[in-house]
Amino acid sequence: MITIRDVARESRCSPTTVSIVLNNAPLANYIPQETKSRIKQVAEELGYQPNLFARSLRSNRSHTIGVIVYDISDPYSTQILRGIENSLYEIGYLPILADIQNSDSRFRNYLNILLQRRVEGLILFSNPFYIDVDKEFERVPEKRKVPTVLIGRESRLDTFSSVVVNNEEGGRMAIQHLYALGHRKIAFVKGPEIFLDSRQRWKGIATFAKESGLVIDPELVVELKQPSASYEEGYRLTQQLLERGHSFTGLVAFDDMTAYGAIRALKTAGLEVPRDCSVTGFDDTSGAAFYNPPLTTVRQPMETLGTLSVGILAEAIQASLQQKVSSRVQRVVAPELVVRDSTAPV
Amino acid sequence: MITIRDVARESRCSPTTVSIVLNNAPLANYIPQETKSRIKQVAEELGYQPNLFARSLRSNRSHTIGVIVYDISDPYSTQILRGIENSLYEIGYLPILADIQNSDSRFRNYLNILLQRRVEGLILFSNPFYIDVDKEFERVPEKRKVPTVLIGRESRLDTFSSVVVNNEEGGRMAIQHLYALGHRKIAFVKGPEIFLDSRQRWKGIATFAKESGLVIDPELVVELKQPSASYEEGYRLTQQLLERGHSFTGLVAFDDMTAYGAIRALKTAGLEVPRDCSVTGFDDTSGAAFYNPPLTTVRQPMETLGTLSVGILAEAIQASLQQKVSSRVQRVVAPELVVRDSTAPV
DNA sequence: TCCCGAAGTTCGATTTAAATG
DNA sequence: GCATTTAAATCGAACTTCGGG
Repeated sequence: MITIRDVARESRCSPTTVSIVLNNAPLANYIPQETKSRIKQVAEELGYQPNLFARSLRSNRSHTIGVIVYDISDPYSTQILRGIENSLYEIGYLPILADIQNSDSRFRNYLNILLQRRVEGLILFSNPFYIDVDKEFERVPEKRKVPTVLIGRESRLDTFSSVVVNNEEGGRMAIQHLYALGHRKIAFVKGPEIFLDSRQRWKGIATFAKESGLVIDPELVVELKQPSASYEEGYRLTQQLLERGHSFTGLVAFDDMTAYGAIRALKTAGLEVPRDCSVTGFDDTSGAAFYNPPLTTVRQPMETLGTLSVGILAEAIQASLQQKVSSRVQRVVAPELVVRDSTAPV
Repeated sequence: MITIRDVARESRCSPTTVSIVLNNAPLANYIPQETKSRIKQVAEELGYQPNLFARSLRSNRSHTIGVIVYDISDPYSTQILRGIENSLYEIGYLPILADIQNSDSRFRNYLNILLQRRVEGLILFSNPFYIDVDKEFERVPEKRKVPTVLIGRESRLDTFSSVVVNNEEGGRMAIQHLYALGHRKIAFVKGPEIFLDSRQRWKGIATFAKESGLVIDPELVVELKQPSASYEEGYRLTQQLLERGHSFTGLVAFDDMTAYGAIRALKTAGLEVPRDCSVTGFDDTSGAAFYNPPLTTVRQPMETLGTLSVGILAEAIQASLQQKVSSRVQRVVAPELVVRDSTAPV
């Protein structure tokens, strides 16, 4: 492998000079153009590539970001990843991916591993409620801490930044859409009360109902128990709704997966979507556009979530390089209603 | 940060000894148990963590694998990733993720970046035909080459290992399933002829037809053009099939996405799946089980594909550490028919 | 000679402090 | 003192070689 010494020898100067020139360090101003171009040419000819291990050892930087996702196979994760990956690429960073698979022991392990690898920042995806991220972080020694962004959930600790979608606004969009289509008897498959997102979305719904005078029939409201199996739960709960016998023409599901379960349950009961019942989802995960019928849903701008996270990290890293303290940033992005074929006028 | 010197000072011996003890190097046999435990205890107390940059510089190893996917938002990728990630975790490696987004310039860039970061191996996902992986690799200097596995496609170069599913067998499974259900008038949405997978799947279909005496009506065979937009193409081609007026009771789609498009087109034309027409997919991507109706499909064991790739890399890395030359490995794994609700007897 | 331990070198790039004409 | 250039120290771990008892 070609080292800086080889380049130095070949261009008849010292490694120091080569380093200064190739990195365009401040001292490069004092070096005549002629020497510079000679060195650059030699480096080019020899195919010199600096050894990043040596550079990292010296600079104590890895140009690497740790990305911890709770379930890589969840389409919600992948679109955010796309945004992260793209933005990192632009600033010369690379993501190290850790899929914790909903396991808190894996979370702990990965956290240690990534910190030991000296990632310069961390991005954590909103995770199952049973992993207490805040607590896990408290045991990390102050010295090792790096800028961290939480996507999709807010943190108690003021060391975390966060990027979330405006869930309340999103909930409102869903119900408002059905209301505008003339639906008045609307059923709800709520998210688990334990999730902040669920409570916020519900708040948006309740607020709109109050404002518009829409009456929400308690018999038409059911709640997901398990956060993980939302398709099956969506299916089961919708069956329950149907059995209760209170008719409805619209259904607001907690997320896309739940909506799929609901649509399937309606279909199985002989009801057509949207002819007999309109259904809305939440997220706009990649399958929503291809569903049968294509799903009307509230889109989370996932790529944007990823991009924003990287931006926050980049600034924090920059700040810490200049010995500055960066305070945490909390960003709330607007959702967007995507109307497809699963909703129709009454 | 605590260094090996700190541990040495605190335990009243030299850095050498500390290094030997903590790494359990061969020389550790000559060191009395008492010294060992003293050192270990001090290391523990001080919270010593070896600096991986220094270690990497010395050993020239990164314990890192580059994973190049052509489109992270494709569910096909994510399930394989899960398998990769899991296996790497077990052998103490970490994946660096590169999403090339179907762009060949990004591919080239990432290849360089990853090699410069000294990944110890590479996993490439089968990619759009317009990226000639073989060619890109030929320009990589011999010195920099690392063990490489191609998933989902075979390579001309004998430096690549590969892991693929048995496509011919899979094609056979799909048609055989419909045949067994009594279908005789079957339509086909083939994959692009340019893909090896497409040709292999078709071969499986053709062979079965010949063996069983099934007649394939050329008017009921259409072919995808664009590899990327298979939902839209599946939709459009199925409409074409319907317009031709040759009736059919079953449809074999190239992959799940195509099947979704086909189902949607049938539905739009007023046909129910599976009542009026059975449809099969290929891949068993994560949405297939939740589709409306849940899709009968030929599963690629994606996690296994990932796991096997890592296994191949691990062996190749091990071999090269012992100065051995490892030859390329080609593995073909069996697909599996997953019967759900999109197919039914005639 | 055997056991135990340490001094010194190496990995490759960067940076400080200093030397040349 | 100025414009150029460089020797030497540094980053932290690991390995080679050597010495004392």
